[in-house]
Amino acid sequence: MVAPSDVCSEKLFRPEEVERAREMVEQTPVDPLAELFKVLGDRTRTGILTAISSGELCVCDLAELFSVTPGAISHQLRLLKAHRLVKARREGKMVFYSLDDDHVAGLMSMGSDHVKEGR
Amino acid sequence: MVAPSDVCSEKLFRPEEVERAREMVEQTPVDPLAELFKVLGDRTRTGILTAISSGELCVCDLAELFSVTPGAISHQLRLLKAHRLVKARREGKMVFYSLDDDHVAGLMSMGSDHVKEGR
DNA sequence: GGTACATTTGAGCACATGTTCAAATGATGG
DNA sequence: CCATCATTTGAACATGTGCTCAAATGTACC
Repeated sequence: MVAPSDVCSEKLFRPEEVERAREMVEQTPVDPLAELFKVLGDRTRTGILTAISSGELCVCDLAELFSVTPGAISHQLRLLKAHRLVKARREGKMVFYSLDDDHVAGLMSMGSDHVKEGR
Repeated sequence: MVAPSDVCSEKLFRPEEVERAREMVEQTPVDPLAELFKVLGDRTRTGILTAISSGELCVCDLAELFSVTPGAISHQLRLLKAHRLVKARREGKMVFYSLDDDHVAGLMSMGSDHVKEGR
């Protein structure tokens, strides 16, 4: 809990720019956006999205692929699904997951461009 | 440490699809990608990027804007800078930060579309 | 040099997060 | 109904993470 209304000395504080920025922040879904990126910000989840980008896979395929337990995969898939990044299709005992949204591939692709650009 | 080479029963294991997925994963910078998204996945950092998207701001402006200490902002800016998301410009005692890369705005925008699409 | 102020850095701490294991649920086929 | 297998769910735990505070660094101006 802080109320830093005097972080800078008053002379150097520029209210106009800060106010403009504040409006920018207010009309942007900052929290949901951070939530979304947080979901994407895990190697297992990024790996899952990459893996199923070329076709659906079931939970145990993914567990095998990333050397973790089915439980771990299931936990992550639940998160991904809650954020509408993947969708499930049941076939008998198995459940197949695939990408849910075109934005996902776009985000991954744009992110890849950024990290590759840094050499 | 797990070696789950037998997560599924052998009959239901489909080597071709998994192998295809594995190649997909291998030729994708999964870890750096996850790192990038992890950096974006925090409300303060997403807020900073949004705030400076309309023009540079100094550390104490940002601290004021988000009601945290300059120290906290500085820590986050260091992270953002390490991932080439922001760049710094010194002017006297103050340091102004602005977006470093066009990809950043693109990612934010695409992410916004996704979260807004969910109603 | 010395003071003032903005920023950075480091230590410490409260809290979130990803994993595993084990138990529960769902579905198929005797 | 019972057995089997895939998945899901819950509890527990080790590890990360983001914040604050305090000290250090950098810059300007006297």
